[in-house]
Amino acid sequence: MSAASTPESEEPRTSGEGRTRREQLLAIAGRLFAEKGFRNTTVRDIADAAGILSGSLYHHFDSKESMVDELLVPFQTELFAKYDAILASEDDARAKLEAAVRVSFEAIDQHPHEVAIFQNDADHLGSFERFGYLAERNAQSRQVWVSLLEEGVRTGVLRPDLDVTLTYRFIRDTVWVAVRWYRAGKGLTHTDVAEAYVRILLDGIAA
Amino acid sequence: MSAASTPESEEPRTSGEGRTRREQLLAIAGRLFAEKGFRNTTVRDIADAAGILSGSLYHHFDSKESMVDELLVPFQTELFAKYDAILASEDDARAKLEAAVRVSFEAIDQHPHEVAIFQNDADHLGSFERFGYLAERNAQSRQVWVSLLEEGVRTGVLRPDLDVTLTYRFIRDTVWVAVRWYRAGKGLTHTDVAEAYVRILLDGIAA
DNA sequence: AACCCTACCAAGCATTTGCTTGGTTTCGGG
DNA sequence: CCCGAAACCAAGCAAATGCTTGGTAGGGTT
Repeated sequence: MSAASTPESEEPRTSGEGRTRREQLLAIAGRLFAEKGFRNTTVRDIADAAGILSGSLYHHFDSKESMVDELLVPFQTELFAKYDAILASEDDARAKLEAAVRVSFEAIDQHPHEVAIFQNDADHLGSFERFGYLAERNAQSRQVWVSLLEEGVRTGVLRPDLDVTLTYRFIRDTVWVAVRWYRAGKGLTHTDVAEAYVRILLDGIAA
Repeated sequence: MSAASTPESEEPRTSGEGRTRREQLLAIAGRLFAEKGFRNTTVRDIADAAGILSGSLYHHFDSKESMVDELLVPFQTELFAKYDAILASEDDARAKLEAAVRVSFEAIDQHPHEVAIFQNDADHLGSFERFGYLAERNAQSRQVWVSLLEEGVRTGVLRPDLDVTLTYRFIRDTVWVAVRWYRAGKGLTHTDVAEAYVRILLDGIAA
């Protein structure tokens, strides 16, 4: 069944399906949440995929909600740290915008399940107190993009007549919704996609 | 079962919450499906919103699935008729592209619930035989955009080095995902949004 | 008055859901 | 050989879910 117990060391392997049984189960849950949505994934689905009974999951986790929580929080912490680094950099607005796009597609590449869960279930989860931070992160994300766009307009890098709010929505939507079709290791890499997107965004598709 | 036998008078009112009780209930169901997703909307939710008991819904409809079906089919029939008209027109590729974008945002304006349901639940519903037509419509939609883009490249209206498949995804995603934030009667009209989007898409946001 | 027809209620059934409880297996360290 | 911790099973409970069944209220037609 398991094949987990490594006699030596117990060193963290950081990659793949996770090193502890707990992390394996979390990875499985994340995949299912991303595929079928949080509410449409039952604890029995998760247990079946892991080859155990549903009750056994509660040896590892308090609740189904704890599982999403543990998936989303570290992911967002990591992502927003990168955004902050970009905002604090010395590059011009255009370079920062490109960097933010790149970082986002990188997140889709490396944490597709977390991104998908946030995209599909944030609204629903946000209605519970426990997940109030989701709305905050949303506002924070808006802040990142809007400030970058405003800086771009101010410094003359972007069109002066740009509707910043509308443009923000277009960027946000197009970037994150890519999680629906992008698959790591198939076809274009995330840097390819980011590059192509930045090109369209900045210069359009017209001849 | 069928109804429809209105001898005289009882003219269709076409607008608002629907003229027959049946249409009212369908509108309520559509709103809830769009807000919470198909699977996460219970027949009791719908009945509560309509002020009746859940069992009473089955006087009007065979099943919950029949309700989505009746919402999606007419909507898609109408939408694709418009796409076909655009494809058959004599305009150049750029004008056709703009028209297709406009028609799409118009659909979001006039049938937001149907669009949202299709966006959020098509994957899940598509796994049932009954909703096989959803995948067909998806392919058909792809055909529309890809052929327009290819025509644009061929006739020199669009950049010759354009990745048509990637661009199709960007357009599709950005257009339809707008259903998440666009609200009819609030702020920009759907024509405003379509215009702004076409501008970004064709010419970019750079100065 | 007799009749339908539409719209609904009241009650419930079988299944699914998240989660609980108490017990069992496995395995390395002492 | 015993121990303890981690991982799991077996069984079930209360609530929610889609749907069924048999009945009723009210209006219009004849």
